[in-house]
Amino acid sequence: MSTRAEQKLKTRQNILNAAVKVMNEDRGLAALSLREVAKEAGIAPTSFYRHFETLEDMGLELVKAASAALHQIIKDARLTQADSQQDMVQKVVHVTMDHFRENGPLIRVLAREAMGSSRILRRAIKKELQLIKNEITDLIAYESKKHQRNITDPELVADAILDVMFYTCVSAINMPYALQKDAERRLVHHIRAIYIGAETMANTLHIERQLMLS
Amino acid sequence: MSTRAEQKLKTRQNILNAAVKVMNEDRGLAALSLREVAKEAGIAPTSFYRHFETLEDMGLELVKAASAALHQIIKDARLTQADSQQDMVQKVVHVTMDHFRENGPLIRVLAREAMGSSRILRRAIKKELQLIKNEITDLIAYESKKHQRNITDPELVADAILDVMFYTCVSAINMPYALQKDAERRLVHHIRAIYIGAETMANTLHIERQLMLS
DNA sequence: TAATATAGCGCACAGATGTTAGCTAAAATG
DNA sequence: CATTTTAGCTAACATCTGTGCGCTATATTA
Repeated sequence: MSTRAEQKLKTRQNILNAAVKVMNEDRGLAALSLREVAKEAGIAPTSFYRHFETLEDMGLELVKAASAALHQIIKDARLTQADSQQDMVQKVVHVTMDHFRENGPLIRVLAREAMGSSRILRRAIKKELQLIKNEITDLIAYESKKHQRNITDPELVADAILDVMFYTCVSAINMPYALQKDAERRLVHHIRAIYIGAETMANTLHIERQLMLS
Repeated sequence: MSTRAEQKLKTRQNILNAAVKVMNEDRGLAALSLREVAKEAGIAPTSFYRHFETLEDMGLELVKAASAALHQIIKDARLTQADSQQDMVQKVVHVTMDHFRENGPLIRVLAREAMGSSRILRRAIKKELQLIKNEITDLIAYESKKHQRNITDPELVADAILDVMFYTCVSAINMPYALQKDAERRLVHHIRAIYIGAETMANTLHIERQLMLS
């Protein structure tokens, strides 16, 4: 029974939680103080080094955690089904915003550091978001085939949707409830526009090709 | 002849330039040191106070400058005309990315601080972007009327376009040229999708209304 | 020309920061 | 049970931070 490793994991998690907490009180990773994180985590400043080599190192761990949360969202989105009340887009958006609210602090860190100070972190985040994009691409391709809709370039659609969902949701989690609902409504509209636009473009292209052949 | 006021304005500008320079070497405003800015501007640390009360105060000035750059972009977009080589969207996107490249450092600061540490700055930036959005809304309404296209809700379209242009351009200005061109291509596609999507939705709604009335 | 205002400077202080070195209790290991 | 490993601590350092105080040169003003 490794009481020791257990405890180590626990304080490690304490450090990560502390960092997220402090960073959500208006700080980027670069403006973070090792001492403050340590204090918040309830350990001595020097003990931090028993777990991470540097703050940036710890930041990478946070990115990993946030990324896991995003992957979970997609997992849930896959299970989503349209019903009589709401169509697919509405439901997926709703599910997503719920997740964002739930993991708000963590994802906010991701969003902040995506344009933040550390080149290494930016790279890491970009890489993670690329993975997410691939998953969304698959999802869109699968769904559009399933419903026999014509999306010629699901990757472009996925790209657009990821961008817009990510930034809208991140900025929405600071808002009061009413404004959040409004953001959600606009987000649904936006995504639908992307979707329909891509489809219409695909069809137009299709018709153009037919005309050229005839 | 106010040699004095002139000089003051000059060092003030030096400070702002210094701040932008330092911030583009991987720092948020919060991670900025007054002393370093002063050194970069070529003045003593304490002289900073002759121009700004605090770093945040200076940040607000930077936001103002960046905002002016954005307004200039829209002014140029208004003058843009489609030609035989490129359609309107392509040209506007191109013009915009040029501007972003030109004012890259300044706009990057805006983008970073939009999710940055200072609540006051975030507010200010949000407000400026709102003004930009209004201008885009007008532009779209005007253009769609001029070309007799059917956009029921230009504000929603403007909203979507601003978001996607802003974040795409900001992330693009770090990229090598080839990738920038790719980003530009995707951006054009994305905006076109939004546009066509909104139009298609408007027409569908129109048809639905007609059906309901008949 | 005499008086005033001010942009700039150096000095100094108190506090915060990252990091090293060395100690200790207690868990893990043999 | 004896030994080793290690997560945690305190003390201490050199460095950097914002900022207050008082001086000076010089442009402006009366």
